[in-house]
Amino acid sequence: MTEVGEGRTRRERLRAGTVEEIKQAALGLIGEHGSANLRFTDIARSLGMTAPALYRYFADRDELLTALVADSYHSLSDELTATRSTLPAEDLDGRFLAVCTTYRTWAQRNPERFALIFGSPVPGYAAPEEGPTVVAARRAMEHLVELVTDTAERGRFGSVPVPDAEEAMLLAWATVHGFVTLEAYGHLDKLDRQARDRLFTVQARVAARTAGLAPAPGQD
Amino acid sequence: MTEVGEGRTRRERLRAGTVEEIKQAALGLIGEHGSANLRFTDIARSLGMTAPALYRYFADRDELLTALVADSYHSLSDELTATRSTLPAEDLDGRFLAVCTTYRTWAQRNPERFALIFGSPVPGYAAPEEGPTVVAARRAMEHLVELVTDTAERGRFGSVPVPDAEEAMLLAWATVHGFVTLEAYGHLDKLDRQARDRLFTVQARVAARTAGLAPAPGQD
DNA sequence: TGTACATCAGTGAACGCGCGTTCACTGATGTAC
DNA sequence: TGTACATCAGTGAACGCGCGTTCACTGATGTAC
Repeated sequence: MTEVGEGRTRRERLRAGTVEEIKQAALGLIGEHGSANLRFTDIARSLGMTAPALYRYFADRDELLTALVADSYHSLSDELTATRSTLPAEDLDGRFLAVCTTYRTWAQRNPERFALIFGSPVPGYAAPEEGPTVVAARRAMEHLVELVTDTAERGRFGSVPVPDAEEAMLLAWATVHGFVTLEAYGHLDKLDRQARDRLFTVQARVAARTAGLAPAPGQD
Repeated sequence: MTEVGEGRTRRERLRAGTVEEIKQAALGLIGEHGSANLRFTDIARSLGMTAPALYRYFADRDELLTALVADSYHSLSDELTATRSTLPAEDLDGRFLAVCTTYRTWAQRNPERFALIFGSPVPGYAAPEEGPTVVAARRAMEHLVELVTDTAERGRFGSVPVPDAEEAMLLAWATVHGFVTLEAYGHLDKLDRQARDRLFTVQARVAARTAGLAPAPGQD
C-alpha cells in the first residue's frame, strides 16, 4: 500500500517500513481475534518489539484502526479500477462482470479488510469526521459510481428499473455485496466452491441487469 | 422469546424471568459496545446484581453468546413465517415481497441481533458443533428455503436463472440481504429514508424475479 | 397447619492476570560545521 | 573527512485499572412429613 522506499532519508524509509509492518501485524491479529480485540501488546509481541515502542507510530488504537480502514478502502478501490482498465471501454458487460469478480476475490483474499469496512462497525470506534476513513470511503464510492455511470452513459440504459444511474449502481452493488458478504461469513458453506462460483456468476448477471446492461445471451 | 410464566414452580418462573433479563441487558450492551466487548461485569451492573451471580445462569460468556445467537435466529425466522402466513397462499408475489420487507424491518429493529447473526463472526467465539446455534441456523435456513420452494412449486418458475429452487432462493436472499446489510451498517446513509424505502422495493422485486416470480406489472 | 430440612439466588471479599500508558534511559542514525 | 551535537527508535520498569473467576456465606423459597 504505502510505498516503501519513498522517503528521502534512510530513517524515513525505515520508519515507513515499520509502519507497514505494524499494519500488517495488526491485520493478522484482527484476522485471528477480531478488530475489537486488537491489542497494542499483541502487535508489539508479534513484531518482536515492546508495546511502548508503538506509541512512536500511532497515538492510540483508534488512530491505527483509522489507518487500517482507510487503507482497506484504498486497496479495494485500487483493485477495482485496475480491473476495469484491463478491458476495453467498449466491452461494457465484460468490464462490469470483471469488476464484480474482483470485488469478490478481493473480499476472499482480504477477509480482515473486508470485515473492517463492511462488518458490524467496530464498537467504541467512531471514524473521525472528515478524517482519512471518510475521505477514503467517499473516494471508493465515487469509483463505484463511475463504473456504472460510465456504463449508463454509453450503454443501453433502457431496461434499468430505477431512473437514476447512481441509484441503479447502489442496487447492483447491494446485489453483489449480499452474495459476497454471506459467503465471506460462512453462510453459504453448505455449497461447495464450484457451486458458489457458478452462482456468483449468475448473481453478477442479475446485478448487471439492474445496472442497465442487457441480459447475457441465452438468459431470460 | 422464552415464555415467562411457563415454569411450574414460582422459582422456575423467576429464574426464567432473570434469564430473560440477562439476555436483554446483554443485547443492550452489545448494541453499545459490540459483541466482542460483552462483559459479565457490565451485565451484572446494569441489572443491579453482582457479577458472580451470573454464573448461576450461564457457565461463561460463550454460553450466553450461544443462547443469544440461537434466540436471534429464532426471532428472525418466527417473524418471517408469521408474515408469510398473514397473506393467502395464492398471493405469491405479495407473500414474497412481504417477507422481504419483514427481513428488513427485523434488521432495523434488532440491530444487535442482526449483527450477531450476520456481522463479522464474533472473534474467539466458535459455535458449538450441533449446538443450539447451528440447529437454529439450520431451521431458519429451512424456513427461508420453504418460502421459495413454495413459490417455485406453485408459481411460474420459468424465468428463473438457476434451475435449482434452493439455489434460486439463496440468490434472492443474497440480493435482499445485500441491501439490508449495507443499510444497517450505514453505507447507504447518504440516501434519505424515503429514497431507501423506494429503492428497497425495487431490490425486492429484483429478488422476486430471481426467485422465479414474474416481474411486477410495468417493470421491464 | 406447622416444623425441620434442602435447595437455590445472590453477596462481598479475594485472587491473579494482562492491558494501556508514562517515564527516564540507551544506543544508533543523521546533521552542521 | 572528522568531530560534536541533535534527533529519534526502542527498552524495561513501573503504575493503576478492571475483568474473570472462586469461595464461603446469608437469607429466602420450596418440600417432606
